[in-house]
Amino acid sequence: MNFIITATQDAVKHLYNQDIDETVINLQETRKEFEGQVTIVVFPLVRFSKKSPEQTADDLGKFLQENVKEVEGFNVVKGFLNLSIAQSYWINLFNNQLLADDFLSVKLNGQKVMVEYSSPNTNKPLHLGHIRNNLLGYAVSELLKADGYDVVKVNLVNDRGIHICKSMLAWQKWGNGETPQSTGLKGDHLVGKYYVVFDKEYKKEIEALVAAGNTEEEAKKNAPLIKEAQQMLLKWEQGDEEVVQLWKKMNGWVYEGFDVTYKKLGVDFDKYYYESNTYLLGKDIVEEGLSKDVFFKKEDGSVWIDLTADGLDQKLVLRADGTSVYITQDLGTAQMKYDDFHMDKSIYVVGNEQDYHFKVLFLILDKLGKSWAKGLHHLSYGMVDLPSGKMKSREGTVVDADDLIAEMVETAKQKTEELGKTNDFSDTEKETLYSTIGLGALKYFLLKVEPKKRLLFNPAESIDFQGNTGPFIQYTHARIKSLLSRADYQFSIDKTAITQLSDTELELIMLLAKYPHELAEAAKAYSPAYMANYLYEVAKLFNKFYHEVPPIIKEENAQVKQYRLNICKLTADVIKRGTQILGIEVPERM
RNA sequence: GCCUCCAUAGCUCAGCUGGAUAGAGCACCGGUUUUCUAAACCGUAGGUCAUAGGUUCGAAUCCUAUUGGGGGUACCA
Repeated sequence: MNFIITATQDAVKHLYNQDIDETVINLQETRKEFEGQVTIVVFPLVRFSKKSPEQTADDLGKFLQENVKEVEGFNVVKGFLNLSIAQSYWINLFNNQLLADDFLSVKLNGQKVMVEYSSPNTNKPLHLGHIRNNLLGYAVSELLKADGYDVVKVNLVNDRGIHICKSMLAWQKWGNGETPQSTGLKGDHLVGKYYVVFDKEYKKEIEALVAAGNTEEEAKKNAPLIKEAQQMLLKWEQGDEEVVQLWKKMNGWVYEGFDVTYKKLGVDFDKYYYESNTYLLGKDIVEEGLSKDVFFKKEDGSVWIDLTADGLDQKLVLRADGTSVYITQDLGTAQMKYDDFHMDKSIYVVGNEQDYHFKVLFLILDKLGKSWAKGLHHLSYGMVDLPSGKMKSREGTVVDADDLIAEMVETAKQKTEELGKTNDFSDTEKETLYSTIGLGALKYFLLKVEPKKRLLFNPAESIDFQGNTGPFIQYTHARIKSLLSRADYQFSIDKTAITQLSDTELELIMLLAKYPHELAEAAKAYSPAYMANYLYEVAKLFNKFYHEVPPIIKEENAQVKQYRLNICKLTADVIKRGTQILGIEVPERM
């Protein structure tokens, strides 16, 4: 719609002899209750016209109608100038741009971006919160790819630390040599089981100590189990062979388990980083900070940065005993990632509970003069809550990722069978379809919500398959594909096929035309939700069109038929491309 | 205490850089299938955009305060 902006500038120049910046021209879609497709909000222009809004709108409308061939008519409602754009304009747009080969193709922008997501702990299986993280990270990566970036997806695995030792210790004590093979349990679930065992036994010890007259705090600190776990961590750090072997074995189980879940979710990574390799990093950055006087050392030897001038606090960056804290590693890891890839931007997909941490991390790197620090971004997302509140592993209120996926697939199966649509499918086809639909429902449910908003999941009521849902969008795609196949559709454009569009056709073409803009906005905002909501609008409007128009296959005018099939085809392409970005598959039939 | 995020229909959510009478889905009520897939379509009903001020021609949107909720807060990650 750039030609409207330019023409409006011309109009203001001609009518009022003023040069205006294009930013003061406020274009929007005309609301449905009025005539026209494009609306100019004239309020910002009255200071140039020195006339009433209505008069200004009228002046502009007349000028545009006379001087811009696409403007066929106009009407003025208060300060809004509604323009009627010629049908031929929209028809040409459809034929020449929307149906062109490159409409949905990627235009590379030459920039590289890293997206870090997933980043699990290896002491327990993934839960619903991790699913949100994974889907978000994957979708944002694909979104950025589609927007022209060279994307590197990385997974920084938290594979060491006291929590890992807890599982290891419990397995050693009470595991009786259980393995995934011997128990039939998925590796991550087996390890998670012993994490829970540890917690149970640890609590017993605490209770006993409290009963013996200790304070709770003392009990927590002095319970033999926790001491033993700490001892184990120390041994691990010293490279004790037995501990390291156990650690490797159990982590191996976990990775096998994670791989299965990742595969089901359809997420992937270009590179894995492991904290066991990175946890010692960052000390040289601390040195660098000291030499640059960005950090300072206290008497006890601990190293700090004073961020009070930036409205934050003093922050510890190295313990008095010289060991790292969380942020020390992250400083080092950030440097390592940059050295590895020299990316222009780096996105951390991490929950909003760590907002403060990343604010500090980025600020420190900036103060250290890292040129790449301004390219860092924390994609902060809200927690997934249950009606009872936060998910807590210890209270057993965690929604397990594998269980949930299995439930979704099962529900998809039930619903599909109720509808009796897959009677002629082979068993393999059925299995694939149920998985596609179940995961589609789950993924859309999680991705349609703005990342930063917290998300409520009620296990008691299953995720919908009707209305604003993944299956609805999938259904729309399948419906179109079925139609095209029945019609023996072949792509071709006849530019003279039609001269008039129905209201809904026009609306649909306008909506489809917005795809590149929606994509760019979604990428800019790192928000798959933009794309999800857009695709829903497309599907919804298509179904309206489908109902309004008489059966296309039976259309006798071959030109009109071809043109309508082209609309269908484009809609299917947009849905397919958009859902692909979200990591949602769309079936050919359902 | 301090910092930060959030609050829109009974429920779950949209609402793009401030623009016209705030939109969807679910649930509820009613209608549509001898015509290309009814996981669809059409319609009814449902709102003090947490509250109070302010800025503006114009505020759900920006600013301030208050209330309610989430998260963080100096040697956990």
